Amino acid sequence: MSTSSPTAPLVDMGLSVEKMEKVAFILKTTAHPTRIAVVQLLAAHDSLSVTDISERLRVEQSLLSHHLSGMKLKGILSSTREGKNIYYALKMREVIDVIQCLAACTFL
Amino acid sequence: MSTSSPTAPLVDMGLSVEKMEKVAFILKTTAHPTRIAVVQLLAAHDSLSVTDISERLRVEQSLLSHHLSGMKLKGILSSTREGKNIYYALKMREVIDVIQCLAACTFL
DNA sequence: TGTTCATATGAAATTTTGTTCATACATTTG
DNA sequence: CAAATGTATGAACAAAATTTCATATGAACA
Repeated sequence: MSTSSPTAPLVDMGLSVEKMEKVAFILKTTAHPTRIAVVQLLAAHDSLSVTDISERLRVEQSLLSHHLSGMKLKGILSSTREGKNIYYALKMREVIDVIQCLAACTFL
Repeated sequence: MSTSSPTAPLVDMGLSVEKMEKVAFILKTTAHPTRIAVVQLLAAHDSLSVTDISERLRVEQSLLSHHLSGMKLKGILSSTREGKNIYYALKMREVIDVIQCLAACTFL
């Protein structure tokens, strides 16, 4: 009947609660078609400017910028300025594998 | 949702836009600490009742039920009734790998 | 049948995300 | 310096996703 308890031993599995939160955090940061496309693009290109990405993906500048800075903030991408341009690159390459894992699913 | 654009050649990468949407869909369905914990639990236990999960994870019945039925709806879990209980099991086992991918990251 | 246990469901209240739009900032170039 | 180009930012708004709460449903059992 009682569902909650004040303090508790919690789960015992491989992943700690903290780690699960972090994993969830990364997954959430990736879980969006545009952002997946960005990862795919940067998996193949090493580094691209915002305009490059914007054109290839046909996503409006400002919106893309929001996506990119979010991903950067969360450690998935990195960026460096080069003149007028800012180049983004994949920092956390593990997300490629994550996407590959699922992309390989036959039923998708 | 969706990346607005009238008609367009779009990206050329391995993943089609459609597939990216599906991958995003699964990622979003997984991207939550409680749901990750559920996957972990079911990765180790084959099949558990709602009460089992609820107690181990210390998540309130109704809330958990919402999570579980969502995951079932999206094809990640399956469920079967057995008397009063309903047992959930991991259907799309690929999500285990996805989580493992990230959990392995040292920097997390 | 009436009660209890296990689980689902749905509506409302929140919280979080995603999008748009206007505008600011930095760098190069004339 | 002014104009142009590339990118960021922030506020307002829209659309989801999450949580809570009250209640329903189904199975077992006295």
